[in-house]
Amino acid sequence: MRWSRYFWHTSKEDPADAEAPSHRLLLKGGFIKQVSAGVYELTPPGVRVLRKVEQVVRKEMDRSGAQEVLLTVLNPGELWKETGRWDLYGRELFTLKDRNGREYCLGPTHEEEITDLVRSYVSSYRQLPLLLYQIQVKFRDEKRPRFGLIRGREFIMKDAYSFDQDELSALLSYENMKFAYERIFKKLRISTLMVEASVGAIGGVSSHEFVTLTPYGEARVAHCPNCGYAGNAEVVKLPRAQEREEEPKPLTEVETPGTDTIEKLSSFLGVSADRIVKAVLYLVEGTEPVMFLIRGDRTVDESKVEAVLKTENFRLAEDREVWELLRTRKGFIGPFNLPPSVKLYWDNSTYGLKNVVIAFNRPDYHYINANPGRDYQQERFVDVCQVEEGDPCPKCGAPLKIDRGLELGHIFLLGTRYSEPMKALYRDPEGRERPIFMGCYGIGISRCISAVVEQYHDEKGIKWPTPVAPFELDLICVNPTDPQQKEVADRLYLLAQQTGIETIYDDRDESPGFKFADADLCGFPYRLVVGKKVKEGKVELQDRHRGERTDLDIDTALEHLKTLIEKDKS
RNA sequence: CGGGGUGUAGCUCAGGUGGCAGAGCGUUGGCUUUGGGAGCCAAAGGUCGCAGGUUCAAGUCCUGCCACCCCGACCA
Repeated sequence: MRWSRYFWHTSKEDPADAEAPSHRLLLKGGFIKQVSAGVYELTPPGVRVLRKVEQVVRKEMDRSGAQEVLLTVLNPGELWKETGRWDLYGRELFTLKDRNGREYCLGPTHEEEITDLVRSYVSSYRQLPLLLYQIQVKFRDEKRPRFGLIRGREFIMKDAYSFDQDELSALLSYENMKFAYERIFKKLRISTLMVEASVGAIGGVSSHEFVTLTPYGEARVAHCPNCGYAGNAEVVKLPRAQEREEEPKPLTEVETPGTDTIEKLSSFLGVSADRIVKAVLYLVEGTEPVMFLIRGDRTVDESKVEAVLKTENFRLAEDREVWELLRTRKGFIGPFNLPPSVKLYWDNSTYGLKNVVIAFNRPDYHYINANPGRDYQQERFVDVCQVEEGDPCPKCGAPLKIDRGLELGHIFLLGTRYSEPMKALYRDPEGRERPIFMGCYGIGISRCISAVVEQYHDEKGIKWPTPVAPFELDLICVNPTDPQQKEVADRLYLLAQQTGIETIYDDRDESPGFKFADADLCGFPYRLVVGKKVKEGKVELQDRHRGERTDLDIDTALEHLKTLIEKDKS
């Protein structure tokens, strides 16, 4: 490709609206162009990268026995009503009507459609197992799109679905996908962690996320440097604390005016936060009050609350509701003299505490030296505590590390969540009708492009790994008005194409510095500079990853380069 | 959905107290230059986010709306 004729436009200025390195560099490097919030166009070089990522994924999916389909973007509303998700999915669903008033949505994921497809052809155990996938654009009306391709409202995803007779067989499909995913991320050169993930309200059997560690991720990932365990922070179990050895002191009421936060209370009384018991009041379905007691230095993880309450329909009580229910204010809520309607849960962190500070629903007062058994009864211990750095690993007990992670892949054993309501049934060998056991497996393709850039860049630009680079080689002619340089560069360009090296030939009438800067920004793994040294029969090879420059003989340069590229791709 | 910020040339931005719409980069034409985003000369390029209001006069002040970015909440 001759750059002078190629639709590729980089920018000298940093884009104003981009924070994350991947967002900034993809915009500046002219790979993507924003259309609206979370909606991006890909330019020709952007598409080249996308296709390469897709090809890696496609190859590994095919290898693991999956068959490619192409489902539709436009999904009829009826299918979504069959599973109840038309309403459950909420405002994240882009919906529209056709001229006759029929309802559709733009597919945010395709369980309904794939289940509909499979149920119309599969009716016997002889047709199972089955593994189908597609690479398709998805639409989600995200509350907050951000960081370029990292979280878009329109994005490309690979989604696969497995169909099995029973859970055991489905587990094999699941393991098969797990291995495929490990191969895929290895080939994309993205380092990922496989973490245990939430099975969510649907009640799946097993779920894992493949995350890459970056500050621009949305997930908190807990991982153990000692044993290698990794989990999404919201699923990492925290056990009960050690019982403290202390003599109980007499219970005392103390006036604590205006101490409506743990910090204020802690400094007012001169008591550390881990000796305070904090009460948090939630309303389930907007009406049922539920109180969680947790140690003062910890915070409630609402994903864990969701798991305890088995619903996502809950929220913190408002000031007015706290007053109406308990005749107190926030900061002075406690587990004493509660109306019978209030359900009480104790977080594991409150186990074994002695001589604690705790509120008793009287504004501006706290108890000090309260003790379990004597002053309050603890029943119903649960784990709703947000995991923090240093908490014990659930596998080996060593201190955990916490980092932010970007979810690139998610594999999920669904069970019969879709097959049952949608009547995707098959007959087993005994002739009984049974629901198909399903799994689903996603990879955010667009997001992977960002993840690669996050992992491979410097202050000058992107450093594409060869397997996903838009071009493997950037051929630069320093001075095209020098006939000898031009002749050598033209010849090398033709030869590179014959050798099967994906080459962009920077034949633009620009200054050398301009071309070098673009080369750094656009991130080609290799650059061949045709300049002054042609007089000595040499061209210069520059390696973007290692930063090395080597002079090569004109005649053997491409052979040498071909070897390097093949090595990178293997 | 709550909080904060921004909106002026293709891009990055400047335009106290209201008074002729600006710069750098990019673009076009010309000359020079050729190993790290070149130099000189000339030119084109604007619904100052949109609508309304105050005023002799609004990019600037007021009201409403919209878009985009960031933080939080949310997140198969």
